[in-house]
Amino acid sequence: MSVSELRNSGQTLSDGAFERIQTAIVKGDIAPGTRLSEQYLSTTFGIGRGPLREAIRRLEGRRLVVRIPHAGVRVASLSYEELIELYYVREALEGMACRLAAQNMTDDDIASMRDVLAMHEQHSGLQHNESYYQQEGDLDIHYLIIQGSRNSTLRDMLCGDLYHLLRMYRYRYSATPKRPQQAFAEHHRIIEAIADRDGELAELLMRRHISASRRNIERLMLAQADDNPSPGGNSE
Amino acid sequence: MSVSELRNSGQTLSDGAFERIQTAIVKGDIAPGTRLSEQYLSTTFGIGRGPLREAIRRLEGRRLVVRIPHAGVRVASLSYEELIELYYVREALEGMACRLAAQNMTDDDIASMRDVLAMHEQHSGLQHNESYYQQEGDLDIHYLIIQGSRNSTLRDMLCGDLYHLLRMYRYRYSATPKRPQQAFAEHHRIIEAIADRDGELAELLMRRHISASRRNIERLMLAQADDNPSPGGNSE
DNA sequence: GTTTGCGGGATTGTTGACAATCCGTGCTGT
DNA sequence: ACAGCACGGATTGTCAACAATCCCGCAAAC
Repeated sequence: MSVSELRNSGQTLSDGAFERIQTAIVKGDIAPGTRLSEQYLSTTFGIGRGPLREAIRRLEGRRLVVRIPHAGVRVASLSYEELIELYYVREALEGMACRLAAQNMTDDDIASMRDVLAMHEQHSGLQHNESYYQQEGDLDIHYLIIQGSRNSTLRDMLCGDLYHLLRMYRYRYSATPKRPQQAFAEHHRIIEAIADRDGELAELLMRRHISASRRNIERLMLAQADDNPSPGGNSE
Repeated sequence: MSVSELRNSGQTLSDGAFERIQTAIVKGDIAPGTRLSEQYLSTTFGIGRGPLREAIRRLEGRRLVVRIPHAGVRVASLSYEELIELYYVREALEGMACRLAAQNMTDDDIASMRDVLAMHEQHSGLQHNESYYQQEGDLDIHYLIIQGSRNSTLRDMLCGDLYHLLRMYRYRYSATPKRPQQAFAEHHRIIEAIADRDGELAELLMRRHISASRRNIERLMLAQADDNPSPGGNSE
């Protein structure tokens, strides 16, 4: 009866372990670079090493973990270069998502998205908790737009594979004080373009928006390059 | 040391099986939708079921195979909708690759790309084997441009995950007679834009190029739809 | 003092056997 | 004759033990 709890999150033991580990990585419960011990995980989850290894292999296929033969697996961690590269990919993909959203979203979708944006404005006005805004709000708007593209493949790539990697680094780097307000204004304009069904403009604005985030990170990293040559270990 | 042969393609038995199955799927040796029997594969490769299952799990993480619990795995097959969706993703990604290539390719890279294009022209002039042109030549040009973007993440996504799926359907659908010549002309213009270091134009042209391919497929499928009435002809 | 070779321990990779599940087949009852 | 059910075979899922490999510490030699 104890294993049935694991089956709740999946159909099979391996599936359950896969989902648990994936969400743990995605939510940030496991820091990037952490080594995953088969022994520990199998005893923790109460399953054999077989299914666990299969789960890890799936994560490996997803590039969420990196495995070195005979040396174990570690949670994937992005280098600065990879992070920047990812932003270019995002720029292309979310730009396209925006164009398609302008074409395919229903009026109701747009209305509810406006509501979310208004809620963000209120929230951000009430309290200056920028990290919340960045972590949830920003993500939500992008999420809604991606969803609105009505392109499942695009959605899976952006929400499934990419975002999770990106999410780990999001608030770590995007902590410049004025950025949230600016991002809010950019979101507003993007949504208006979508509401006008102007896919071309919506794509352009979204690409500018993400491009600005990327340049922001580049600037930050350049500034702290002399202070902190090697990003050291972090274990709270 | 008989197993060492398998280790040539990878470090471990599972890795070897993974690569062998992946290439088999990618090259088209295994048709989409084919069911993969663990027993058969393990005896064929001469390895136990454990490593084999791990290899399959990796493929599952890569979405190259689909697994139904207690029912086995099948090689992923794209529906028409998924194929079209993939083309939108490609348009966005390769457009970006093109922009970056115009920015980052060396003059030598561009020169050798021009050589390849010239070779294609000659080849296509000598013999009318369009499938070769599509299969290798077209791919090579795109490949070189993607490589020229100097963005490893982009390259991995395009060459690793996406292309393989797409490649399976490439010559199946892009068999219209005039398309190869047209594609050649488009490639030529794209390369010239890259040579001019005009990233904006290069991206635009590449997106048009891929968009044209997509519309070509859509037209083809629509034409043969009368024979094959798709269920739930939902219009959007 | 530095380097090099060598166990000891731990971790990963692999195997074969066992249990659970699904699918097709044939029997039975109405 | 047909629907429903039990059964057998086959396939997948899981486990525990075995073998191979690597890392770390230690001692010995130069």
